[in-house]
Amino acid sequence: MESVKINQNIKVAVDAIVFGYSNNALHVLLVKQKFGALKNNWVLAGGFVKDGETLYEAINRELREEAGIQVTYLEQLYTFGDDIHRDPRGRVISVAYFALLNSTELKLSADTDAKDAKWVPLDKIPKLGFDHNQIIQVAYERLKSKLTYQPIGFDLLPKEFLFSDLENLYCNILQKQIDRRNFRKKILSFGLLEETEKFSSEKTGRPAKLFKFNKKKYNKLHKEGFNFEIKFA
Amino acid sequence: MESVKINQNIKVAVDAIVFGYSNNALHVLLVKQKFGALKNNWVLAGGFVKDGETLYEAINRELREEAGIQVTYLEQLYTFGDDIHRDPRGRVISVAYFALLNSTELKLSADTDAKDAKWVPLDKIPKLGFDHNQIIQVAYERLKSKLTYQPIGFDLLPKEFLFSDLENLYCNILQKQIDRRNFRKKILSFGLLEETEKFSSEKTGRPAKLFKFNKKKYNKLHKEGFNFEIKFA
DNA sequence: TCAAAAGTGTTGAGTTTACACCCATGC
DNA sequence: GCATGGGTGTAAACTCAACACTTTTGA
Repeated sequence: MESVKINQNIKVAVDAIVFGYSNNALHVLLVKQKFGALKNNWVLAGGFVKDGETLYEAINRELREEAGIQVTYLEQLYTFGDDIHRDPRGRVISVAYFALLNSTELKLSADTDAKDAKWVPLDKIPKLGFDHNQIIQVAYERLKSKLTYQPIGFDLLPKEFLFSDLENLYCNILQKQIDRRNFRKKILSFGLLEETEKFSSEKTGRPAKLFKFNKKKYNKLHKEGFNFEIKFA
Repeated sequence: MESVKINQNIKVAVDAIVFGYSNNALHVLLVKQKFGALKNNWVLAGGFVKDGETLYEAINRELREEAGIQVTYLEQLYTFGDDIHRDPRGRVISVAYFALLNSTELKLSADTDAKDAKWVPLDKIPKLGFDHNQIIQVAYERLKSKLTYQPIGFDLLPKEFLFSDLENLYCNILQKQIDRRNFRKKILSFGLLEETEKFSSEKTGRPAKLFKFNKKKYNKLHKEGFNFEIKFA
């Protein structure tokens, strides 16, 4: 490919903030920086984009290489490039991605690029390298607002889940109290959940039905103008 | 500044899609490309980011240089970097910005970078260079959805405007019919418009009150959790 | 006096909120 | 039989949708 004949010395990176939900708490994927000035600092998964690679390919490669995961939801979040000194290595802009991981997949196989990778509860995130704490903040705001108008909560739960898990997820992430009856009524009114024949009896008390989210049906309805929307008192 | 020691040959550009509203129609700012392979093609205002410049500074500079305008609303839209060949000059990613311009400011002083600049009604946009038609599409979707949950319509109107202008703007941009009475009731119920003592009698028929949008009050309410939201039948 | 746009209320339907008791299981 | 979480209905308040006539001006 012909090279652009301008003098520009800006590098392009991608970073992913991956949310996972386990033990009734929202977690963020962190990796340990293996090289460079911030070696051994905890940061978000990410790295430089290769010349022949799309941004989308780059972020998926980094997730694979640094944590061995394949996320269930991925969208571009924001491009951070207004702090010229955000990266000590020089001028780097970062295209940040917002990702969710199904909680049945919360295992890691860290190897290639990062010395280590781990899930950290959102309220226990240490001071990270670069501007990654700020990126997490932006991503968390996005998560909260999306939860109310897009059915992304299901991307954080196992394929089959309890109603109480869903309810807990909303309570926890939005930090609000929810009326159990109204919440259930509202969610069920969409007709997007399917009861399974299975029950969970892992907890004490009355066994609970397991539900599945019908994503195909949602996609179909969404094309026809349906909007998933949940409000709270 | 120390240069990053990786081999990457990707350039970073910013592009702005600026919407303006005049003569009851939504317009987009286009400029004529002055240099390069796409010379004389119409494109969005934009260009390469300079090394010592933030993205925000870059986009403002381009708007000033290419069209001599200062927009009333500006936010990052999306970063286009998934088509490796989107720019014939080589690998370029573009951080696109979404901008609105108050319709009293719809004059242009094109000079420095672009041979020409003009406002084109959205439904008469020609085939543009790069992937700019696609960027406009994404921006238009953003505009439509933001109109329903953020008071950005006012950024497209003069400081003092008629209720019918506002109504028309919503009808036109969203391509929906609106019940005048319900619309007025809803907007007034927010308590964010102030009547002025002035009347417009530029049209035939009964003179109409001029209104002002109280942005300070909106910002205050918004911080307290208020949400501007308009739905249509 | 006519044409053109501005201004204005009410009613029924639907949605949202608030709220408390019984059920099924394991120990 | 008791502790634990699961499951359920109703009434009042509010919001939304539908709908048409009167007012003011200029020509």
